[in-house]
Amino acid sequence: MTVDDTANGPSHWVTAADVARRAGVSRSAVSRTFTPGASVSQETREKVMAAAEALGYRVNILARSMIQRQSNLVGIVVSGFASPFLPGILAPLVSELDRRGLAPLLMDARRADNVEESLRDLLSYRVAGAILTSGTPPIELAEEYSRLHVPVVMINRIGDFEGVDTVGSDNRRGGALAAECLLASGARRLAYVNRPTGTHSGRERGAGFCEAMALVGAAGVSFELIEADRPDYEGGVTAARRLLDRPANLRPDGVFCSTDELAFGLMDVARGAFGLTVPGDLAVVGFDDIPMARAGAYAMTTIRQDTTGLAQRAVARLVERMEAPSLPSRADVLPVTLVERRSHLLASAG
Amino acid sequence: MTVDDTANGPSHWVTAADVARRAGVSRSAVSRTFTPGASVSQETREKVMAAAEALGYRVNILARSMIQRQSNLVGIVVSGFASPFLPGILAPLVSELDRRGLAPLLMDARRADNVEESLRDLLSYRVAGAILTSGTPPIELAEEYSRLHVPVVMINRIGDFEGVDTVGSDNRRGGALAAECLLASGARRLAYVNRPTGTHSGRERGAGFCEAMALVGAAGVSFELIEADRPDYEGGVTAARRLLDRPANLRPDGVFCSTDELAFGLMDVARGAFGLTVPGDLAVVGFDDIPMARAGAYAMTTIRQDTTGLAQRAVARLVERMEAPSLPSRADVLPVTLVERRSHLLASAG
DNA sequence: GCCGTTGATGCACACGAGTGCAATTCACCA
DNA sequence: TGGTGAATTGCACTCGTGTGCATCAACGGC
Repeated sequence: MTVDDTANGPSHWVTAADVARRAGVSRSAVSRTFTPGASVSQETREKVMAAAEALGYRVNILARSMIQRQSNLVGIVVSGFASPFLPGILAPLVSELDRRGLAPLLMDARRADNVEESLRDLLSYRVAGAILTSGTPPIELAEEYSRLHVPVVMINRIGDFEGVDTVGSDNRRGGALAAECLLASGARRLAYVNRPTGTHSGRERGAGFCEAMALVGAAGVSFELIEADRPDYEGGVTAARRLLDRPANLRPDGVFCSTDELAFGLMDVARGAFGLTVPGDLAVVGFDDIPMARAGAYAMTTIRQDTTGLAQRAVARLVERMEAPSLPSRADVLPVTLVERRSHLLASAG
Repeated sequence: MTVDDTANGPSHWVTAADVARRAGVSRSAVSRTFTPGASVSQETREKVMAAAEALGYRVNILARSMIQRQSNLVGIVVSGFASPFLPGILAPLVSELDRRGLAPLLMDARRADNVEESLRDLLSYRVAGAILTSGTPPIELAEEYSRLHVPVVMINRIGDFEGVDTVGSDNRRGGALAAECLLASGARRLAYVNRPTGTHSGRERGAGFCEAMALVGAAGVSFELIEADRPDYEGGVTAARRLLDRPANLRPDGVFCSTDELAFGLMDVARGAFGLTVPGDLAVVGFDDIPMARAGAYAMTTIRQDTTGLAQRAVARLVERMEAPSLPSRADVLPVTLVERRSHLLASAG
């Protein structure tokens, strides 16, 4: 019953040959038993399964990948885990990959320009594809991936690369929804707090915001754009100081933040340091709808991204391209929705 | 200059043989060039490197793993990405693994009892080890890992498995610190809000809390333990209702929550639904010190876990056991620290 | 009873790399 | 000049698996 035929050798991995020996069949039969669609008689299959069970045999996926020249490893490149938005996208991503028999190899590109190194490392693992949630690959690397038929999908990033698919939220529309919401609340002195390191999504959100503001064209509307010095809560804090430390009649009364996290910082400072009420004196709209956005302290009105949809679409595109590598690039844009809680309300509203 | 010798074949991966051909050396020479410590002349190395560079050669790590019978894949098993504490541990984990040339294979065990399946799957990848941030393996699987010399390290979990290392925070001490802090603030009617699905860490925190409370032994101190119905913000919300919906003189004035997230929910309800001030009427202490704990809205006094330390220690233990598989199990306990912000203060304090 | 067809099985090769061993080169010293 | 040693190099084997091809048995139709 014991598996330790070799006593205490350095490695006890059970191979297909071991199973074959025990089942009294050829190694090929074992291989075929574990290969869906191969030709094996019911009798052999049962013998093999019994032996495999008894020995605790598991197919060596690495060896299989070698012979099939196709691994089921998929690289996931993130840059830091600081963003609270990341887990929301990671969870469905992993589960979707798992559903398709793919395994996520996690890579952290600390700095945005380090994506290059991560992507290069991934090639050593002969990944079946790569999903980028951050950063954009340098063009020659994108070409190398394309030449090697290793599909790349970028989430919420834009880069016009041949053969690289993009899946993202409708950032423009999100910005527009935010503008409409704030204007409807009666806000007239609007501001947009963007993240630093000009991200594409950040710019798009701002553009959508401005555009909608102009379209609605309410009289006496002013607009101001500022860029936070950090992409996180602290960035919202300092942005708030810059935005609110001025005479009351010059202060914005409606602020759209590029991120819920920025909005948290801004709201806290508005309330704490400046004694404003939010909602009430100041209307705030965020972006992402991370879990904390529904916390009572913030009751954040925000633009929700369909993280599950993004992940599913990304994996779908990846798999499609694995099967047909020379597909033209596609850029999917998924709808966003306005989640109205309370932070967008103004006391003076009509 | 083009790599496409075979025009548009299905696969363009460059192999060591290609490099050897181009450099005019044997395949062994190529292999040795990329194997640290192997014997290659400077001249050959340069020829190989030049050819490799020109062709864009990358060692196939999967093939290398096969021949060396030792992969550098390490399984990381999490259960869901819901906990905001997770990113804090994931980030240093990935970076520490990377530093040692190991690559993280991410597995999501949605339900706690699904860890078994994840661990079993990992064996197919011949992982060099596994790190569990959640759930405990069934005993026979732990034995299988041990027999195969695949080290397993559990973070913040306890299970007395032969050959399985454990790295965790000093939860007892954390609970004690919380109790001391609340008592020092003048709280006398204490409560502990635990997570559901009795986790080891949750029980330990409660035990440490009680123990310290008894040791300090202030007169007229009462204690109450309740279990949230969910481990997240919403769990804190419902726990707060159960705890506070009673005559004022029976309400706790100092609450310790097993998690910052629970504490957020509790604070919001205390303020919103019951009109209490926190700090002021109610003192609250959390656990973890996740990024949002420092938000102005909460200014959460909390017990900080050394996530970086946990990750580094976990990887260190993993690597040690990779080199010496039959080491006795070790259980590391890392210190926690009290981070005093404002949520623990009471207006009535002396 | 013979032959063609179908299905199962095993042999042998391949995937891409590391490495022991023997052969070769080269320098250096006596 | 011959011998000794070290340093390099290439051959060939190996890791664990998938799979084309040939073989073989069984079976059914004539």
